[in-house]
Amino acid sequence: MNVHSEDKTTDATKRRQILVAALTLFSDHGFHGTSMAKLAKQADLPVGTIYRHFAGKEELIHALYLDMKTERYDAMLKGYSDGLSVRERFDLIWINTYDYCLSHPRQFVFTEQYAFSPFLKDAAAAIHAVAPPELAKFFEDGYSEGLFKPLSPSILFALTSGPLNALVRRVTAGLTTLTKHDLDSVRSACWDAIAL
Amino acid sequence: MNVHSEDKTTDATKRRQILVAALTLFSDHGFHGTSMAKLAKQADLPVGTIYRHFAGKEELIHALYLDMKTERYDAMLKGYSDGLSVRERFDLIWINTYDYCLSHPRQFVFTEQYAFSPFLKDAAAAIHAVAPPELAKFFEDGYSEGLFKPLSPSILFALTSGPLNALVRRVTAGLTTLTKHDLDSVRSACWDAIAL
Amino acid sequence: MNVHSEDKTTDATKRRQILVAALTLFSDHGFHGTSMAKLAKQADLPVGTIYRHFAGKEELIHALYLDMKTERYDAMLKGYSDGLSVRERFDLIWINTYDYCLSHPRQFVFTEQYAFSPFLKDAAAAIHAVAPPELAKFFEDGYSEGLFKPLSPSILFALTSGPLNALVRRVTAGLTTLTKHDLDSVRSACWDAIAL
Amino acid sequence: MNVHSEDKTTDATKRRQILVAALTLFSDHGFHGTSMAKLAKQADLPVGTIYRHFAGKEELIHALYLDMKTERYDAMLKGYSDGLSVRERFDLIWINTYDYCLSHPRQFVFTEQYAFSPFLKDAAAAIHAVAPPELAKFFEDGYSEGLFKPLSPSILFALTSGPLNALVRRVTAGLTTLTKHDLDSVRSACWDAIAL
DNA sequence: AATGAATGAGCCTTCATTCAT
DNA sequence: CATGAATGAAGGCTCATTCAT
Repeated sequence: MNVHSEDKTTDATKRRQILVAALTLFSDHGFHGTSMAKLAKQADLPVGTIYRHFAGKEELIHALYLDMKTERYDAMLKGYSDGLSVRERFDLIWINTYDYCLSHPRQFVFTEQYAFSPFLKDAAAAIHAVAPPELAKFFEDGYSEGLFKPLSPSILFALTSGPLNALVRRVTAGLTTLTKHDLDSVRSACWDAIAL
Repeated sequence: MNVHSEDKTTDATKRRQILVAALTLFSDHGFHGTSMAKLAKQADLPVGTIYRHFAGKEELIHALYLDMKTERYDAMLKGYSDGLSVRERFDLIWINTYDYCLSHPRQFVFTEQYAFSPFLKDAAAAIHAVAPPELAKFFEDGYSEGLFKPLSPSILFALTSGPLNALVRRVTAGLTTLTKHDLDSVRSACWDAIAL
Repeated sequence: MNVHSEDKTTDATKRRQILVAALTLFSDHGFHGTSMAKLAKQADLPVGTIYRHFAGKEELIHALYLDMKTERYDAMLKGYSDGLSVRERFDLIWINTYDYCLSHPRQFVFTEQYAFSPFLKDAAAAIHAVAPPELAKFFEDGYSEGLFKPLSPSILFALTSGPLNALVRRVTAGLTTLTKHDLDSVRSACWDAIAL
Repeated sequence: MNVHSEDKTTDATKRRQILVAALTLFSDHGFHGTSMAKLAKQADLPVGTIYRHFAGKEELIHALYLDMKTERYDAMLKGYSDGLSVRERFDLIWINTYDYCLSHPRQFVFTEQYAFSPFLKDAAAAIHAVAPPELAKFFEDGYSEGLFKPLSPSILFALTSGPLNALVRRVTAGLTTLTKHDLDSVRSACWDAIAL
């Protein structure tokens, strides 16, 4: 529309190019196996430009993480509605998450790499993506309807995300294959773990 | 015992010194944040000596991983006996693993770092520590006694190791605290997940 | 000419600085006796810069060889003209080559070092400087005028370059001294070798 | 025969093993491409042993050179007799040398490598193998019979060894092939070069 | 603002030589 | 005398970041 909007679009586009390139290279070769030069090449952008969008490599990693977390939350809640029953919402979230992880292995790998990298120790990393309110609502409803075990949300969360994570790792690595039926059983088992 | 036994141990001792130093530095600073020079210093050994024990940095990492996996299996099965009931063995293994992870955070962190490092892609890394026979026996007994859901051992394993792993991460990071009672509940919830 | 011409030369200048330094150090201390660090120092350039101009030490060596070969061909043909008689051209080339080798001992030494280094085994080294057309013409004319023995050009070439090379080695090493008259005799003897 | 002779034999054998291994590795990989460890392995001898026979790598190289030079002189004069005519002796020496070089490419390559290595600059290298008296006699007879051009022996030598050397290089490298007839022509051409 | 050449500390690894056994 | 593990300086090369243009 005007001069400024053009620039803004370009800038956002470049930022995205960089993040996309970063995800590809980081998940394939690790943080240290990816030089800023290769990153720039993959993003088809001059090196200097990266530094106009991110203070440095480390900040880029943190930014990518934030991005991935947001994307994951979005995927997780696709089709979510407070109107659904707690069990229905559980299934929805579980399936969404599983599907997302399997169809976005790079995102999954990067997130796990990040989780145990020394980067996380940095105070800067404290900038977490805020957990979505829908999730809070889900737990609240579960407790108030007397469906959940008397354990904290974070523990209940661990009881379902844990197996999911473990399975995604195995399936992605080709160590295990899950039939549609297996998947239902596993999801149901996860429910068993958190349900009274 | 004799004059020679001292000499014999020297080599194994150095190897151990190196692995201990590696675990410390890798878990604190990551693989790439740890130079061979720093490693040597930490192990109080000249750089060249490391190369007499390991072909290179990469091989050292693989060797350490194998070591950690073995140590973990050992810890996991401390006090194990086929004479115990399936449920008793489940509790034993679960608690052993949890305790080991919490009391050996470096081992835990290193193992996770390794799992998602690009190193794992190497065919060489396929050399895995063999899963212990006790674990196989445990699953067999569980199936034959009709206690487990009709899912493969690797899936059942994921259903308990997953939450455990997730919780260790949170507790180690100081994000969650578990009371003794919580822990019992979680373990019980894991049983619920795999039990019919 | 203009402001930019200065800039344009910078790159070529640096490349030259590096090659000059390389020739000096290689001919004095050999390929392996010359570290990239020393090379950089001699060229008065930071190490990293060398790698912007050459992929690595090996490539630098090949590049230098190509350079030397070209320079040598140029020197060889200084004053060459198809109008000269075959014998005149023979003398011209012979003297040019001899003078060049004696006045450029580093080039001579480097070329010989290169010829027997394991580097030459690399397929990459097959990229040779093309032999100049003047040389081909010279042999053609010699044959068609019935002046040369019925041997292939490469053999005839060996019959004159061989003694020349051997003498340069000796003279450079100070083992032999050649008077102006000796030189004429030797050149004439070389002619005898190839002439019918 | 006795205790000492055994040792002597063993020692000489080991020395030979080392020199043979050195020739193989040096000619294939160069001086610097050959570590003392690889050398020891190739010689099937412990590293330490090499140092009992040679003061260090450099001395080993010089020693090998001396060895090669002696071997070459021996080959050169095989079948030599003062009774032969000057021309017959010329042919004998020429053919002997050519055959030796072609059938002993490693020796040839090593000698050339050595000739231009910075090692030669060392005062220690001044230890040359003495030129054989037969060669001196050959030149004397040639001069006194009025067969040779009035040039110093070293120059005459260069006039025949030069082409020979150049041809061996080409033939060994597979760049040129010489028929039996070519060879005769070349030898004859070399004679032309030195003869009045 | 945009570019990408320049920088030099730092990395992993090798190796000639020694010397305790 | 024989051995080969030990040593650590030195080597080739990479790369995050800067800054002149």
